[in-house]
Amino acid sequence: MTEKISEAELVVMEALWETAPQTANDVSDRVAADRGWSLQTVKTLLSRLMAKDIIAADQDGRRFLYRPMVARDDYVAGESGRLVNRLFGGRVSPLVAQLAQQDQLTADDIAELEAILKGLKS
Amino acid sequence: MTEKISEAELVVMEALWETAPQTANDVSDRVAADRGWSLQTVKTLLSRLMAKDIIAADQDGRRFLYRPMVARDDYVAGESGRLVNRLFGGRVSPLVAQLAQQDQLTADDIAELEAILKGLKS
DNA sequence: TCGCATCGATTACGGATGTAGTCAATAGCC
DNA sequence: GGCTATTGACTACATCCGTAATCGATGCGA
Repeated sequence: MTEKISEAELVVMEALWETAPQTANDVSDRVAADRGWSLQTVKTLLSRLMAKDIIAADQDGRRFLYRPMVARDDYVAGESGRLVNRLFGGRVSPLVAQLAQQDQLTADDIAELEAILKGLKS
Repeated sequence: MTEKISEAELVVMEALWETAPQTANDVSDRVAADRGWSLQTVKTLLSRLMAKDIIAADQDGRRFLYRPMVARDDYVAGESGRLVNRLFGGRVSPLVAQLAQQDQLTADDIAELEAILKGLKS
């Protein structure tokens, strides 16, 4: 059971999932655009992620190269499962029904869902 | 934009969504089973939910009857949408693909999903 | 070799959260 | 009419989170 990733930490994780390994500066630059965080803030987040064993760092000269220890897919799987359990009693179809009602389903989504279902039935 | 409902607050909300209105004692009894919280804890959570305008209370003699101001469906819709946006770039099908891969899809789910899709295409 | 720039580590601090104790009012019992 | 139990309000306090400043080590240019 990996520890919880906070909202701000997740932003850092997305940067690391996109490219790894990266230095603190790399991450900061990548993230600064949207969030306007200082370099220090990003470093703190990296430290916290290290403390939670969600990322690791390899020394490279006198700085560190950070890389994820948790795959994005695994994280996403955990979060999705948690949501489905918390709000839909573990059932997936009500979730989709919910999203369908919100018009969050694009035509592409519908086509892909059909493909997924077809695959499952085989 | 309703304010954020914390994990502990959500437990109280579930009790209120199930039955409303209820007194603080009712909620506490209902919730005590799983969580073992003291009555005071539940009251604090009720206060915070009141402060966030997520529930309301009507005086009944010298106590209050609490009731939700936010429908469970609305909350669930918000959370689902948020998850899909945060983790799947707003696309629903990757979410379902993800859950399918985790074997979170029951046969019933699959049948229901097909029904939902059929409804959408009409 | 000496100062400066750079890097990670440590510390800070306000707000949210989880959990609960205490207080003041009040209503009912004796 | 005074005591006690109940109820909501207020207060407490440790932890986590978001955001950042500061510190100490170290490598590099002058």
